[in-house]
Amino acid sequence: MARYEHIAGDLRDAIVRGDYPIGGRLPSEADLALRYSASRGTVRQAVALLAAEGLVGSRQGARRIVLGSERSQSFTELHSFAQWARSMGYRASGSVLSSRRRPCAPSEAVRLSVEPGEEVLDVRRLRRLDGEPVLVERTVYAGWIAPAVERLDPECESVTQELYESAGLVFAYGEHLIDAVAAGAGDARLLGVRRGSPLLRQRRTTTSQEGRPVECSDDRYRAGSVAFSIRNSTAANPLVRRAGD
Amino acid sequence: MARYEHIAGDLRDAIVRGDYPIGGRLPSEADLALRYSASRGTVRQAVALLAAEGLVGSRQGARRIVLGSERSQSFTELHSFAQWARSMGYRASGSVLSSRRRPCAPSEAVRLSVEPGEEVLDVRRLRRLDGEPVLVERTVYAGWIAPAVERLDPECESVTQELYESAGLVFAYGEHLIDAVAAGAGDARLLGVRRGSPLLRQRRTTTSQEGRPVECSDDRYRAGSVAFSIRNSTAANPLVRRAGD
DNA sequence: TAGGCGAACTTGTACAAACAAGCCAGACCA
DNA sequence: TGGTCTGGCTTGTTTGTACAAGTTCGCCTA
Repeated sequence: MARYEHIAGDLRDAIVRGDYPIGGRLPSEADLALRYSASRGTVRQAVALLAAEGLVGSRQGARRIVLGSERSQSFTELHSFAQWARSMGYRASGSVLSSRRRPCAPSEAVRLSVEPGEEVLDVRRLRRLDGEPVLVERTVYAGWIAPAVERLDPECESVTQELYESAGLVFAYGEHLIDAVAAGAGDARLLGVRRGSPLLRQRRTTTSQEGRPVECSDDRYRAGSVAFSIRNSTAANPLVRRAGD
Repeated sequence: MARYEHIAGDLRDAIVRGDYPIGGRLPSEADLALRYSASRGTVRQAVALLAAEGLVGSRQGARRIVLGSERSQSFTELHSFAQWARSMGYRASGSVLSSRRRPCAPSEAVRLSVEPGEEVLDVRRLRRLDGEPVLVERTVYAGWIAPAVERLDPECESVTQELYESAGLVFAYGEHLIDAVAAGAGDARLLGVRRGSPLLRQRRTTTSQEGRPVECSDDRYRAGSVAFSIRNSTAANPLVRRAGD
């Protein structure tokens, strides 16, 4: 582990433990540099990490402030339902409803950056949390990864992890669009809610390490089962509002 | 403007213009350093900015990849409905439905870090986009900012901007929780939708530059009017999934 | 032709130094 | 007492250097 990651981890633990209370001040960079026998640059990398997590804020001239103490989870947990569920202490399960190859639609071609009409794999899954159905997932995979996806167990718990182990595929970048929609007849039956009741929708496109689009997905969560959380600041502002379609 | 911000802006423009196509490679750090007559450290700060915006991705040993070309808006646009609307070319309006002081509930006391029972200001607003009602906003302000809020015009377009101009208040940090809920009778009437129809809910707590909580709010958007967008990566992962209440 | 190997390239990490810019508190003055 | 002002503290920006670690691609060999 890198030196600055170690320092960041140490500070994060101290914040979570309450050594540096919310609203309080962090030690100065010079102070931390001395304490860890590191250069100021390395310390700055460490606190930049905490700032990106939204744990601390800073202004030129003033000492850094502790903003929160909740640790945000890893990238994987946003993309992998199963791995997120496990880290939260839930038991995740799921099953494939349908899986078929078909030529891709123009809108999908753009998102997966393939030629329109090129063959893609369309998979529908129902996901459960502690046995309760909470998520209907419709994923379109690019043709080149389709064989690996078709080889997966239909009851496979974590698609992300299986694809890593079987094909060496690592999800590295994602784009997400979050809004609310009414449940259609099909979604409603699967999730056990009334037709027209609210669902939280996450549309995402995922990209491999090489910047190659792998999948785009339309996930619909039963209301109340899942929420998305974010911390932002004038410095780091990843989440933006968008007009509806 | 800082040198690295200038370089980042230049590269961002080039990406948006298509000089560096999506999926393509950025020039190497050494190359950029030479081109801009800056040190490699400065160039690294510039590309780190673009990476934080989700525009480029990087792996050790390989050249940086262009992931997207959409420019993400400023922090303010996530907190200020009016300023976001204006930047998107919409005309925002709004009106105060009610405004009253009351002792705060225990849950609010925690979020605003004040004593339970301390007086807060509870404001309900209806917001419109091009005349169409799209958002019901219920905001609880901390006692110390209440007088400035009460002095605002009820038809005030941008609360954020007015509070900056009248009280010098700058929103600097925010925490957001996004999920879907069904419209209650009141929300439904105000937004012109049927009771029980889906709404996108954004609960947020905003903090001043000093790390002092200013307001917490429960905003409900009519489905289809607004979506939230985010780009993330293994390196920068601000958005996390959370279990429902 | 297919595979392995290695050299050149590229990004990641770490240190040191210097100055700029903004904040804060204590000292000072009216 | 109240306001101002200054000096020290703290973060922001920039440059330079060095080595580590991973990728890429051409070359060579079997």
